[in-house]
Amino acid sequence: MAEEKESLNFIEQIIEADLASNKHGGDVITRFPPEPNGYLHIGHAKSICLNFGIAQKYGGRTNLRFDDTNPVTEDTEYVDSIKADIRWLGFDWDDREYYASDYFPQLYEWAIQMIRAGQAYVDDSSAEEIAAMKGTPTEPGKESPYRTRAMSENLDLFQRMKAGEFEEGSRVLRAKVDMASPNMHMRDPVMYRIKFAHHHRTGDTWCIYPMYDFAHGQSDSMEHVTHSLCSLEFENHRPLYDWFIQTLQIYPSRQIEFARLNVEYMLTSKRKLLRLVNEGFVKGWDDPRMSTISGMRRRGYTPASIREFADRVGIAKRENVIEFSLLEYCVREDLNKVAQRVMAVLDPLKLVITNYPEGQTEYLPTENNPEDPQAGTREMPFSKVLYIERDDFMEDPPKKYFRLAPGNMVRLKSAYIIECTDVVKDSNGQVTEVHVRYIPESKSGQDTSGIKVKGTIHWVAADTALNCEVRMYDRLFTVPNPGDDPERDFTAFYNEESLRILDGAKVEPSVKEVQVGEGFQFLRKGYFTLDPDSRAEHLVFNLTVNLKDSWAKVAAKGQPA
RNA sequence: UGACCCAUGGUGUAACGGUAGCACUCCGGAUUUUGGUUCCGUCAGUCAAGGUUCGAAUCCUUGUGGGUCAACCA
Repeated sequence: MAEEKESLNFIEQIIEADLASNKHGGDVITRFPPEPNGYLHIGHAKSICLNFGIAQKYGGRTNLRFDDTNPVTEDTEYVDSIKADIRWLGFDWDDREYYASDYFPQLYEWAIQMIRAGQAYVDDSSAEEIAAMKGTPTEPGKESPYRTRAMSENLDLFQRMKAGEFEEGSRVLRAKVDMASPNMHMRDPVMYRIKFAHHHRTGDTWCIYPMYDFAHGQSDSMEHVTHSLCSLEFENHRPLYDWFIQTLQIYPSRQIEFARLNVEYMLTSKRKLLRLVNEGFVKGWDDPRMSTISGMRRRGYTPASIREFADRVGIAKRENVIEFSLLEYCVREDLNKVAQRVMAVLDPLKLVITNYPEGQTEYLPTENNPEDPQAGTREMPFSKVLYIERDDFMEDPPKKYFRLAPGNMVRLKSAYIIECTDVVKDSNGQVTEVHVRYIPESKSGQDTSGIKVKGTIHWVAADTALNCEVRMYDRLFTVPNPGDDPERDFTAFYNEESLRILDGAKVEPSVKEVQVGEGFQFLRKGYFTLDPDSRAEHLVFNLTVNLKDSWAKVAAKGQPA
């Protein structure tokens, strides 16, 4: 076998170099650090796959750590959904479920240590004053009048902040770094602020809470995270991340930034997703059109397909927008291998086989999955009156139309070849019924008719078909990057046709047994999954992704746009 | 007019001083009882200008373009 050189992304290269130099004694420890203030989305999925995937690849570990330093926005509801989503994606953190809030006592100790060392001070300025003294990216900041406060006073004040003696917003603890630094984050960043808020885990124990910059790197360090992978927007924080580690003389975790995921027609901003929910554009966080993990799960995406997607988009530092077609490719690829085939008619047209005996039913075997012989076969009831797809019949077809038409023979999948003999219309000229004759010798698997047809269509028997509702989903927006327009709000690009409900669909009786979450293919149509809204007497299916449709392209080409 | 980061086909990503490759998309063709799948093929790329070198996508300089940073958010 030819040795193929595996190509590594830049993070893997760093890790392999570290492994080679034995920098961390062979350890590879990563972490996934969500803030429990919202639901996970496709962008998080990339990060999860990266962090857990890297650790798996190099025999390391990944910690799940909730970055819960802001009690105002965080809640256990999110903790639970985040854990469920990560597990569903197929990753496990064993017993390493950590919370930044568990580190509050240590963080407090370190703050005290820094005050004693003259590296932190209590600032009585207001938020506005601090902002004003901070300067701008092009102008240096000014030092706070409280910057030179005596160490003992700082210590006393900070302890009293913790004791709840001061009002919210009246004081903060700041690191003494460099107000003239060209990096805004180094201009004496706030370490602690006062918040009289109930924390989802620590309750009312604390009324001072550390800021991200004084919690994240320290948490990494406490956990001996070797490679702390985050998105590009934290690049400017890295000098501060390193500064705290050096100042505190603690384990040197290393922050490495990569470009976050952007996908056409999908939003990955918590704020915008929240608006979609609150303003009623979608039905909830798990609406199948949402980019949330829970939405994608409900839509019928499989964990394997999302992992594959995360793998294929790659890891690099340049800004990127992934084409939606790659995501579709990944789901189809996975579902094609595993999804059971089912016949369903989404837009039914009645078909009567005039020469088939009235009242007769035969059971015709059909394969469950041609890609997987192990999947076996099932029996489809067949009788005189069937439903076929309305667009599988045309009275006056264009060239190269291989489906049913007067004078055109087609095969009914796994059944017989039929020939159109008559068309019944209503007063509007709308076709309501197609009459055909079937060729008895053309029975699937024992065809002796010698007839060759170009088209095969799917069908269901009218008397045994189940009625169902089918929700056809399309992209949520009319443009690929709805958030990028400087003039118009992203909701202006909401796709009114992102959900189309088909209420008269007919599906073969075998689906009676399917479970929510199971994915299967409606033959020639697409991949679908049962929605939790389903009831025994009213099945509801979600379109996951349609099948590729090369005929649609040909047909569109023949038609003036 | 600051700092930091980025720049390879339409999209995404490799090549680490020595033949610019892979995937998706697009477009052709073969097979097909799913106009699906599978298979084969075509088109298409190093931001620009200088420099170093026998040799530059790769190193250096400058420019251009893009991103991030002025929450007591993460």
